[in-house]
Amino acid sequence: MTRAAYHHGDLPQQAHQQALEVLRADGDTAISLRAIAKQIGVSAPALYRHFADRETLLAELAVTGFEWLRERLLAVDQTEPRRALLEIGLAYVAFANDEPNLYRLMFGGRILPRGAHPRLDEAGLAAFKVLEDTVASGQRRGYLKPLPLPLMTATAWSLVHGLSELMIDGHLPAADAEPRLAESVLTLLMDGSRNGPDTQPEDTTS
Amino acid sequence: MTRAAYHHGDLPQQAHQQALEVLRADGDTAISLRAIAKQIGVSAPALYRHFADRETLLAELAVTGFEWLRERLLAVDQTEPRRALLEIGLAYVAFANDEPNLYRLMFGGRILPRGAHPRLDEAGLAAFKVLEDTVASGQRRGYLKPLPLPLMTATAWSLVHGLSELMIDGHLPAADAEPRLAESVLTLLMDGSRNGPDTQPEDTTS
DNA sequence: TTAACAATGTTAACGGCAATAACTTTTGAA
DNA sequence: TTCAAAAGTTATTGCCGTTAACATTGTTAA
Repeated sequence: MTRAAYHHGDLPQQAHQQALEVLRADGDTAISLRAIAKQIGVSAPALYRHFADRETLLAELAVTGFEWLRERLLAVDQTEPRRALLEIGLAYVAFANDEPNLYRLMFGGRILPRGAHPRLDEAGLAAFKVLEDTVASGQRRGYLKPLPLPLMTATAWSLVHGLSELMIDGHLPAADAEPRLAESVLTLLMDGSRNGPDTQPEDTTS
Repeated sequence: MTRAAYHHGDLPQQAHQQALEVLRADGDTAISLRAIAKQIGVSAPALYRHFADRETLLAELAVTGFEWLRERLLAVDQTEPRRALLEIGLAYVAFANDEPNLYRLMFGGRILPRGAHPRLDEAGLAAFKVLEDTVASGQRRGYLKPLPLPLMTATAWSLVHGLSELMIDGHLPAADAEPRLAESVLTLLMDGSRNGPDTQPEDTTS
């Protein structure tokens, strides 16, 4: 018998796992504490010994999601700047496509308000930092323009996040016609962020 | 007495308005048909004479949101391509910042699944078309690269959507330090999308 | 060894919710 | 003026999150 198992098995982990499966299958709105309790053979209030409330359980799922995302981003080869930037963008979008319901939970600002769950904020920042490091590295190695880092990362993140959301919500039919849409989209931004010889033509503002 | 008012006043419009106010204040999860009915002095089931279910009411709110967004985008001056592209992006982000909860509802894929509410899909497409037209115009006038239109619009939309979501969810602290963050972000993409003299340097891929 | 205590579970209950059924009132048109 | 459809009502069902009060199990220290 393993430790950390008082009466039942380790209920928290089982509940976490069960909730994750429901989330993946039917989205966060389908997660019911009562149903989860019944499925793992325990009374509903028992869950409250381990989770303050439903939202806290959801927050833990989101933390798991950010950890997975971080691992995916960390696995990207960083030897060549251009390739690293493209690959990390593709990895980000691929994660969202592989785990759409989890991704929506992680970034559904209304269901998990920022600031309410410190561990969640930390996990999100840790994942974001991988992206930031890659951009910073691209600048250090002279591939990207020497613009303020917060600006560069905000732009990169906005693009991959927006692309991810629009794709998983079916707003981009172009994704079906063009299987390498993500690659093309990322390339388009990278062309404007590159530290080229002189990419600023005339100012046509009136 | 106006027409279209059988017993009450025109209940559908009042319910719509009340739901919109709750949405703006506390987000879609705070919208309760029972509460709305009580607030406008009617029994809860009465609402079901006008809305198939709660989700349909939410869908109507989202339709309103897309119509507002479309109007904002249509108001952008289109005389000069570069300025039009920048301004339409700023208008998009400004809308999201002005109506964060409405914006989240419009793009919360899990609560309003695409395909379930035809009027919503139409309204979304109509708003998207304004953005697409602006990009197409930018290409026609030679300002933007002659890449496939679906690719260009997907990129533009991804950027403004991602930026909007990250901003309203408080994920971009850079937004506080840099009040013109949106402008800078949009400029960065536009630099890569511009039909410059020769913006393609050497290919550094191994 | 055992007494005390904390951790973990139980059943019962409250209030709120979306939704449906069955019924009543109002309206407008034949 | 009758009558059917539209728009409202109360009553009810079956979920849900959450709390209160109580029971049980494991750990720890006297």
